[in-house]
Amino acid sequence: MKHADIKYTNQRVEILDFLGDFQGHPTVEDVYEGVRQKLTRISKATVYNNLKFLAEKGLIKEVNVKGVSRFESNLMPHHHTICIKCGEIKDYESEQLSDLTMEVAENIDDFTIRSADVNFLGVCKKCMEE
Amino acid sequence: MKHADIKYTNQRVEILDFLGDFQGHPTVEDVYEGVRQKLTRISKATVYNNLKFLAEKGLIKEVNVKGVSRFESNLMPHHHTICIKCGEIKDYESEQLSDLTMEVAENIDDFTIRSADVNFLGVCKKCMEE
DNA sequence: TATTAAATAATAATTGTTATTATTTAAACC
DNA sequence: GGTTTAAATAATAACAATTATTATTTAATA
Ligand SMILES: [Mn+2]
Ligand SMILES: [Mn+2]
Ligand SMILES: [Zn+2]
Ligand SMILES: [Zn+2]
Repeated sequence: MKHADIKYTNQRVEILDFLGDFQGHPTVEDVYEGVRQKLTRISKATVYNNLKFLAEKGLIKEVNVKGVSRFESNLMPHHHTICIKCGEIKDYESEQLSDLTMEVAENIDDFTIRSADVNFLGVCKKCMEE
Repeated sequence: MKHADIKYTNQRVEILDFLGDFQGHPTVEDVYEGVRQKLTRISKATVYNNLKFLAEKGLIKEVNVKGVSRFESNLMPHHHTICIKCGEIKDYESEQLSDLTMEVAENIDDFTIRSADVNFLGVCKKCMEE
């Protein structure tokens, strides 16, 4: 799914590669630190700019956890569980819910849908045991 | 639905009153400015503390839009449409979706559910016309 | 090759939020 | 009722994430 209208700079390629390898939902800082291993001179502003850019182009997804942005390259429809104690975020899949969400989304009046996010907020197992 | 185990200080009452009157989803700043009309000497820290406190107690709901906290006293199950251009947030109701979301939420393993948020991101009518 | 626009790096500025501390208020106890 | 104690508040400092600015570099275009 390579878009023709996008300029694949070194920085963007490294960011996409990093997100492809990463298991989870890294913050901007995570991406910056990771990409820096290969592009030692990359600026954090470039990471911010390109994460936003790539998200706008639909190549990656942004998910906000407790006020901070996280990213992923997994574009398959899925949901998230987010621990309100430790901030842990995990994927959760329910095809039925994805389907209904999309269906509802497409029928909202006076609104051009871009995406529909379902977040389950609660306390993870580990935090519960404490 | 007045909780007995909560101390209803002037500040808390004013915050709750403000949220009850307000049509929409005010930010902390909005609440601060609003409540200040009556309690001119209230501190912004108190607004922060009490909004968090009241949300934890379940008397109000917090909803995060583009990384900033917003609040509402509408506790009925509902969803939100959020404009990615201007940030406008509006309520949207689908009983079917609320029901399925709750059902799915209750069956997530190793996770103590607190709430399930559905956010529709897109472009509102006004922003679309520009 | 010269011109132009886009992208990047470095860093300053801003914003939303949290932490700290002194003061005030109100409940609990005698 | 007056005293003790804890909770809540006000004021403000500190912090972290993000955005804005500007000079420089890179790449596309003519
Ligand atoms: Mn995910
Ligand atoms: Mn609402
Ligand atoms: Zn946790
Ligand atoms: Zn809009």
